[in-house]
Amino acid sequence: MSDNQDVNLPSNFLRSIIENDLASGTFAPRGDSARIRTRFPPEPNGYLHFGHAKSICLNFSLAHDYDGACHLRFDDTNPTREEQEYVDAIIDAVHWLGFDWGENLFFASDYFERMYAFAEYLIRAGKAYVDSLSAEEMRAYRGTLTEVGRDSPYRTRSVEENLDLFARMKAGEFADGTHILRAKIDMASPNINLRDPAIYRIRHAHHHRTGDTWCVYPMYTFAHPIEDALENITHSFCTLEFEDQRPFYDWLLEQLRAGGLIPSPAPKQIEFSRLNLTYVVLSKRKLIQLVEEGHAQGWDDPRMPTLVGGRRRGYPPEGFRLFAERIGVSKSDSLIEYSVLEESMREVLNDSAERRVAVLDPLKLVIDNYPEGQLEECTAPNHPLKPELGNRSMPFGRALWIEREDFMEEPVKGFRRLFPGNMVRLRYGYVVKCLGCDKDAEGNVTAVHCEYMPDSRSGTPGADNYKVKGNLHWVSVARGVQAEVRMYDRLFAHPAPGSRREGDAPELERDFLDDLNPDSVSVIRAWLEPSLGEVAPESRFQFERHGYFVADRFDSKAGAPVFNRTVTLKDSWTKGGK
RNA sequence: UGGGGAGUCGCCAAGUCGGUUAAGGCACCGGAUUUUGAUUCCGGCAUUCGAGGGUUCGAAUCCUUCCUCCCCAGCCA
Repeated sequence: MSDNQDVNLPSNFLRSIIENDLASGTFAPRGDSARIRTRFPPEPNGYLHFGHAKSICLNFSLAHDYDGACHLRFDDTNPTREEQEYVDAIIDAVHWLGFDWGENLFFASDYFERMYAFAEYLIRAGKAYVDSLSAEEMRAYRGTLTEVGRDSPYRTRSVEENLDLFARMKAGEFADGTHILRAKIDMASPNINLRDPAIYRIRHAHHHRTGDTWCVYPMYTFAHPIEDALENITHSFCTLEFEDQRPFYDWLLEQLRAGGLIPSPAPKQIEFSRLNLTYVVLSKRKLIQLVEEGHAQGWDDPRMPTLVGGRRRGYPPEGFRLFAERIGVSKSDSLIEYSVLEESMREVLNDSAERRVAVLDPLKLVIDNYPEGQLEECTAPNHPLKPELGNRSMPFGRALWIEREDFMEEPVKGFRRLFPGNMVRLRYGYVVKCLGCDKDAEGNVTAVHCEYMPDSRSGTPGADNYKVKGNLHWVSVARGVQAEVRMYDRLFAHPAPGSRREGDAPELERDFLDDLNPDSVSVIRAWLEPSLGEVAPESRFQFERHGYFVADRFDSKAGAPVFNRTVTLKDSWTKGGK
């Protein structure tokens, strides 16, 4: 890391901690070639969401910036809720985000053997015992937030008896829930997590990786610190709700370190606040509910805040990385405005997406003085700021599709598009003057008429003879391609779905589903410029004057494109209240 | 009322061992450029750091009292 690089690194408390550790050589005694080691430790029981993206970016970029390594480790300690399908999806998602863990792919289940041995060590050291209280009894003995707990009558079992019982738990002699291994710490601790936490439970269940080998499984509490230690993790970053767990994390590792069972010094757990986003829900429970009750069409519905959803929506991985960088990291509860995410996506897309033209709400424009049947090719740059990306051509003719909202028979003030008598440029084509419109019996405009200025063609000397304020996009009626376009909007209509509103009656209970946006998607048929007919799935474009769109990953085919709206362009016209 | 955290501009977030004008981003408001009412550009946007006391020549940074919010009583993670 050069000094130069140093200057550009953002400042946050995680970096300070790392830099201090590096400066003082805290982890140097381990002799690891990686200066720091972090890890992203998902439980393979669901799909990754935007909140995970924050954690992934944090762990991988911190490791990268300090010449370290970041492990991808599956926390698969609960066989009743984890599946291989999720493992595959998570691997795919982290790769897609742009990160690579090299050889450092691990599973908690890789360590089951050692964890079991460590548990036996704890028993021998008098630091763990087998309890035979029922779950309900255990809860009663635990006390409350303000009352201390009481020792279990089984707390004083001998080491031999504990060892024997634990071995028989492992051997499958007991039914689920009949016995449990607990750390022996302090039932009177003001920190409930230290009141003899459960560390191994009986679960006669099939594990996605170890099959039926085990019928006792370690709890997260016990397993996680060990996984970190065994992998030589230096900084174990997790979210705030685990803060109360840290004393146990340190306690456990100190026991094992004293026994020479893990490297020294032990890893450190450091907590940061999880991501909250306006107009979005990120709890696993709510996400599941959205899918199961059909409010979204699956985990990869473009409106879902999952990584697969965002991908299908057209959000580029670089956009997520930029977003993670922009929101920073701290320990205060935060609620990030969705605009930060959208601006991150726009910034990446503005730079990378080629421009194309699409008319989403078509109205026919007839150029009365343009020869019937004639078509000419107009050249349009693929990217206004990147001439190296080349041009494409669009057929121009007598009949064109324009946007219905680009014509007003009686214009409001400030309107600079088409209205009788006004001149506008048909982008990359000619300047036209509006003559009037046709209407049906109900008074709806059915076509707009205009005349064009033959000497005004874009790219010719005459083009500059006309100064117009309006600049409209268009698609040839003769050659346009019709396609399905899905216009996505936010899934929720309220910034904090399900939250109480000012003035709510005290007894009123709100549900996040009540805040679902009824218009979060509308599927339309649009007219696209010809070149859009043959695009590859997942191609991202800016449809000029509209926004960014992506060819649907699954439904779009060359020859039969289907587009999803990723995000609109900023619009200071409609915003200003037209 | 037990324990653990957090409170700096509408939303994030620098500022950490006290020292001239409290970074930056998003949002917002101007204005310039523009064949996207986009982009880009330029300008504005906290006499103030949850509140009150105190220490000090000097405090967002130290002490103190108080207030508000979040998390914890799964054999989930």
